[in-house]
Amino acid sequence: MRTLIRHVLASTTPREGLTVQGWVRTRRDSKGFSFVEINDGSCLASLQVVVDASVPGAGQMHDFTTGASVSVQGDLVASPAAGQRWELRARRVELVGKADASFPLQKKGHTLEFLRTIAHLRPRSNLFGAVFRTRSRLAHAVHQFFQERDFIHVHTPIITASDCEGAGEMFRVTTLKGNVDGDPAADFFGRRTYLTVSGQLEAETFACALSNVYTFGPTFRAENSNTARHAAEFWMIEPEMAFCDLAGDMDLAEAFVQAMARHTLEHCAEDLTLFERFVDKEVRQRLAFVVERPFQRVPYAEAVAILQRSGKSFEFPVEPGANLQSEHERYLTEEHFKAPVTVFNYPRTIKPFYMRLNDDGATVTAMDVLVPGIGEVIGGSQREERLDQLLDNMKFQKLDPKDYWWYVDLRRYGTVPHAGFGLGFERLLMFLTGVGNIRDVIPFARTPGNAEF
RNA sequence: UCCAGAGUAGCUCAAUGGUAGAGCAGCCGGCUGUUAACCGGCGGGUUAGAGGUUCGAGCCCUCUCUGGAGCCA
Repeated sequence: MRTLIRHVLASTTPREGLTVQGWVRTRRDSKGFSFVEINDGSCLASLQVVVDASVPGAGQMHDFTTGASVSVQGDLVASPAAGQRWELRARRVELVGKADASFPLQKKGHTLEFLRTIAHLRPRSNLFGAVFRTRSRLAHAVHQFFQERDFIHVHTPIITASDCEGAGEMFRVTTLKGNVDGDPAADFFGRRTYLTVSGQLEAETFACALSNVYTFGPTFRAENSNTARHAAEFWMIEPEMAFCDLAGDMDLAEAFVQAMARHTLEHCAEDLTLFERFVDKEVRQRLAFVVERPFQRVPYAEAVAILQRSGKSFEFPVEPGANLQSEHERYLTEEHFKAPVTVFNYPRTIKPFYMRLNDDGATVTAMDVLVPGIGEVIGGSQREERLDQLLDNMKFQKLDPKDYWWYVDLRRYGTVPHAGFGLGFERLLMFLTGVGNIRDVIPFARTPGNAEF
């Protein structure tokens, strides 16, 4: 019966007759015996196995090269040398699968760019093992956060006919051959369809029935953006709350960011040591910053005034009425407030139709949560629940209410104030791990010109 | 679409315009406790591709290709 290395290393007493299976990270030979480091991905640390030349299977030691898969039976004993608490004294070793000299991963450091070209093997590296263990734990933490608060998980559709806010360029989904711009009525769904860019509108319909809901699923953007923060396929988290206003929305968003930072500190501690050493020396400090410092809230107009008074020369000028650039966002959180910041009440002109118009007629109940190092991690709003005003907003944005008839219906039948937000899971992971490129926090990145694997 | 830097051994990188090198990996040998082990030896190259300048180009020039960064949601 196999024991995972994370459980082996957590032992408090010596143990006899353990079976460990994994991949060789490195081997050090001495006369008469070898040290073999085995990693099975269950934790960052590898297990040191001591193999005497006389044990069954040791004749194959020559092929216990980096990358080979092996199975080892032996006894766990306290290690007599410094460097590790436990080691496995092998009684029998078995080579399961060889890895010849062409195995590309080595004991020395590799560039992230090179590792992307071997995305099928990079999970066997320390960094990517840590990244994807953390990704898994954080995905669980997202569900835990909402489930504990009585939110209901909704699986919103991946194929959709609505383009939500015109959030971005969309991928077409079609079975039309030859002429994809032909008669939409002849297509599979009898109309033009796309991969979703957001589940928000559908989530709103469920919030207007189940009260508090959230989505957590893949979304797609067909934009030709080649940056460290954009991918064509990414995972988005979108809670939506009925009988909730902007203040309640900000409460939830801030609690969420803090909970994710705290979860990382508490449950990904070993992997975090790696991120701290090799990726971003300040990552732990940044997480503590978010956990410990109270969030500051500031209206958009005041944020602009602060930026204008700052005396700082930004690459992009601060223009009232325009979106904040990420350098502006970072100034607010890193230098001015020295705390996580929530900016709210943005100009109507730069925000989508579904956001609730404020009494001033010029701003909407939008909010962005800003954190150090990244800038915006969350964007959300209270939604426009008044039928007349929603129709007016759509007119303002030149949208046809007929295309959104079911969304408009929500305001016709038992409308309620409601609010929600969205955040990209990968952007959150970048913030929590310090990893600087979105391609390195998703198993197989989809970016323009790249869909290998 | 625009700007900057880069491409040399399987990997990470060197090399004033003058004989292409090191470490790791691989192969062979040594070492009784190693820690990305160490010591000795061996093999490994169309310097991304094409063209040009030069007595001579990895290095200078032109084009092409690839990747990264920024802008853009």
